[in-house]
Amino acid sequence: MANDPNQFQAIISHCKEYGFIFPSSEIYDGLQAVYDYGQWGSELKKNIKDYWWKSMTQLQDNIVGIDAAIFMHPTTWKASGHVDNFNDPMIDNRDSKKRYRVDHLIEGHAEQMKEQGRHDEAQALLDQMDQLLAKDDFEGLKKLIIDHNMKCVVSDTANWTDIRQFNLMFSTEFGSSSSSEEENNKIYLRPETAQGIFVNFLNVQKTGRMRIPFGIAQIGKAFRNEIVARQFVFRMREFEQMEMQFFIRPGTQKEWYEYWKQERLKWHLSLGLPAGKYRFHDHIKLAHYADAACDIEFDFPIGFKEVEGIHSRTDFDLKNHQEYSKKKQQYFDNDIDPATGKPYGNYIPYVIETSIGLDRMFLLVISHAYEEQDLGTPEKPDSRALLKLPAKLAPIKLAILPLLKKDGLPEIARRIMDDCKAQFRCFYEEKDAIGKRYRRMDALGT
RNA sequence: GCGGGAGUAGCUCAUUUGGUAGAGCGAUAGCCUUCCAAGCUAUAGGUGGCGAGUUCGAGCCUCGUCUCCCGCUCCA
Repeated sequence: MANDPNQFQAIISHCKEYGFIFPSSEIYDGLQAVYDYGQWGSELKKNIKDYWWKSMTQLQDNIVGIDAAIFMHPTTWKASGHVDNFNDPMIDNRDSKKRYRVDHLIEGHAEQMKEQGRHDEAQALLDQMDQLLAKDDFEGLKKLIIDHNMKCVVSDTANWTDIRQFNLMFSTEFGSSSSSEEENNKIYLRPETAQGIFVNFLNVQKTGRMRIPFGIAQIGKAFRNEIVARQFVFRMREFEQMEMQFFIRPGTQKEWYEYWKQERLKWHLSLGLPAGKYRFHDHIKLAHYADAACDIEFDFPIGFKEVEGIHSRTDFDLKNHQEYSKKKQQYFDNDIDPATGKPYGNYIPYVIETSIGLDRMFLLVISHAYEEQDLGTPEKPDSRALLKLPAKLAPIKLAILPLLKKDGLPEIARRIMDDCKAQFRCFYEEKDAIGKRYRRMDALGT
């Protein structure tokens, strides 16, 4: 199925035709990379959420859930590194139309210099770049590029545009006063849900009397102003994450990282999804906060793509929040350290993160469930599309379809409907031929 | 953001060089029918993505704009 654009298109059409997903504000031509979940999509999405929430909180002895606000104190994003790392200065080559991240371009040039044995010059260049980047001195950076005659690898020219800043975080005004001090009012929509957990680490730990190792789970929206957002709900500007931060004793991160890798894969397989369509992708280049990271990838119709990430985040986040907030983020561990015979004492916990994209999981479920059947005979061609959803996730659990609209059948059917509808989602329909109604239900994955 | 392609009823498409839009399926109401679509009758639904220009007249020509798809780029 991998890399089948037609299949992917068919799934998108099916999602729209049967009320799963619509483009946002479609009557106004839609909004790029924003989608609305329709009557059945919202049910399916909720079922995925509930299934995750239950298995990550209720069925765990030591994990609790929270629901943090989308707005957070601006300093949060300085501490997390997002203000510095989510802003990538970019430059375009006018001839090849190729776009580069400025730091990548300069680093590449420095590599070349090193290959030519000019190690000192290369190091000087990188030092210069770091200084300019720290000051957001775009003119200086461009001058650096021009002075070193850096060329585009495609066009082999140095015909560069000005450097532009792309900020991947959305911002808005906080408070209603739209006055001169607007910089102070600037507030970001969270680009990840994780920080809501970190800033509440001690609140939850103390009020819940949690003992390490323990986890905090959360489901919520996050926002990223992607330069290019495409591929349906796979990369959206507004998306929903389901994640869990697991707080552990420093030094135990390797084993917990492996533990959660396996646990999370098991969760996917528990839905009856085939192991053959999953694989781990270990990160070689690590993000600024991690000492180990991998993706759980699934074989989507557009190829193997990340659906979930497992990251060993070390104490990066809590340590930074401690530094920026001046509030100690440490935990006193009463367990005895066999090496010393004394308690482990105070430390800032390490963190293993499991973070799954809800919308991606939705796409995963529906693209795996989608099937086209050819029911044609030599006399008449016929085909249909249906969803083979895991029963736990199906938006409709039961359809009640009286064979006739008379002879008292609707009355009986209505009674059955009334008996069942409090227990689970049912669907009642009495019009059209029975076969047609069956097909409609198959298309919805009932 | 760049390059290429596309945008006509809910869906799939037609309308041969510019003369004020049609079909099938679907939908709705009714009839028929006691288990797997398309039997009958009737009805609704389009300022041809949106905006401007050329023209006596534009779905069809020109420009702009929005959205989607593919490639590049980007992607904690």
